[in-house]
Amino acid sequence: MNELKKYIESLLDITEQEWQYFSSLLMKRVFPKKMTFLKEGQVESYISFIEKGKVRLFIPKEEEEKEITFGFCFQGEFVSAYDSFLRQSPSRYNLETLADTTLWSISYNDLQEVYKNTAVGSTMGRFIAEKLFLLKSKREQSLLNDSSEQRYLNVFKDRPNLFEQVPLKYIASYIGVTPQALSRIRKRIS
Amino acid sequence: MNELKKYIESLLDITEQEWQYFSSLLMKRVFPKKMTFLKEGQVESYISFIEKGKVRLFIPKEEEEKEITFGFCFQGEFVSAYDSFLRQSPSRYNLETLADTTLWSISYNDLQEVYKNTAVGSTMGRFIAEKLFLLKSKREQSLLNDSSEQRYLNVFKDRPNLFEQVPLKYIASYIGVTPQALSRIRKRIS
DNA sequence: CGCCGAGTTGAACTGAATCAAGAAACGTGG
DNA sequence: CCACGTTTCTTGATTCAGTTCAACTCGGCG
Repeated sequence: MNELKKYIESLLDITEQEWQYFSSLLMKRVFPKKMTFLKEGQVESYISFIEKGKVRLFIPKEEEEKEITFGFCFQGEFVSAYDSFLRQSPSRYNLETLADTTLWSISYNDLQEVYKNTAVGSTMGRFIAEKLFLLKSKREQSLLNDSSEQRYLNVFKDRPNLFEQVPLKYIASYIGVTPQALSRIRKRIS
Repeated sequence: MNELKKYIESLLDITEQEWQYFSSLLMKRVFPKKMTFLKEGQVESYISFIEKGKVRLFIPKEEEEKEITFGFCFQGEFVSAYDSFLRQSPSRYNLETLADTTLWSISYNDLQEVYKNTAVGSTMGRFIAEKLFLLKSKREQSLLNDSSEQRYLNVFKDRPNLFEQVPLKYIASYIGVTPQALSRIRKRIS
């Protein structure tokens, strides 16, 4: 939980009192590797900070190879089916652990209270939304503008350690191509 | 300006005093049709509410046909190169009017003051960021998941009046295909 | 009336998907 | 620590959607 405190302090000024209040609302959740802890159709109840582990976000399909992985979250980051969370409507995708994972989660209702009761809460909520917007915005432009080869190079530049942490087949669909196509892109480049 | 007030009131409770403060910071900007009022490389200084008119967001290219249009904003909506605005870093795209347009704009520095000085401001900032996140998130999933034909149908469902308001060639690149391909998609469907 | 931008249509080309098979890496139990 | 099965990655052949280039139609608007 200390990691989370440091993370928040790096974003904004928070008093000890505010932290006490906020942290009292956190719930620890522990999942084993390869566990789907949010399924398509369910409503996301939490925003979670990853104390340990890693999580994959993907749109499920009949056949496992056709799943579309569109995000990864690691230790020291937040994870949520955030669009489902914001609208409190069913999620269109799954959250799955890629390793044994420990989360600190705050529920939707509790977070609304934090927004209402503390100035710092509202600011934090804005920061989270802004940060996620920037991520998605960059991605939209990359998907519309860049070739798949360029997108591969982008990932390589932006998240070089991703390649040690997850199988290529997930990165392939993150880039928007099949594993076969990714394999050929890598061959072409190297 | 009254439109904007109504719009904000529909989102959250704002006192007359808060509105007075906020609206005193707004700046009216009027542009003719076909005017690029933010160029690639410039830093976006404003978030603007469109009182009248329409705006296209696009990544410019050497040849005009290769431009990538990735957004449209109309009367009663906000417009901004929001990623450039948030980071106060150079924009990678242009904002261009598609008709004579009137904006009410608030500057970055003034908005930071509003965030600091009023609770309602901070909440409004969060709402804007959340709303834009939802938009981009949906789009990411559409670009990764759907065929171009499906994306066309999505636009048709989500924004049916778009087709009356902008030329097809802009919608084509919004969907992520050439105007020729869009023409064939439309033929195939009807 | 003639011009110009928007949209359509055709033909050739291209990058990526698909189908299929084999090689390499990985982890689990003996 | 090795043997085995499973998963991941690679490679080849074929197919397909969409791009590109080019020509043509249509509907304003000067």
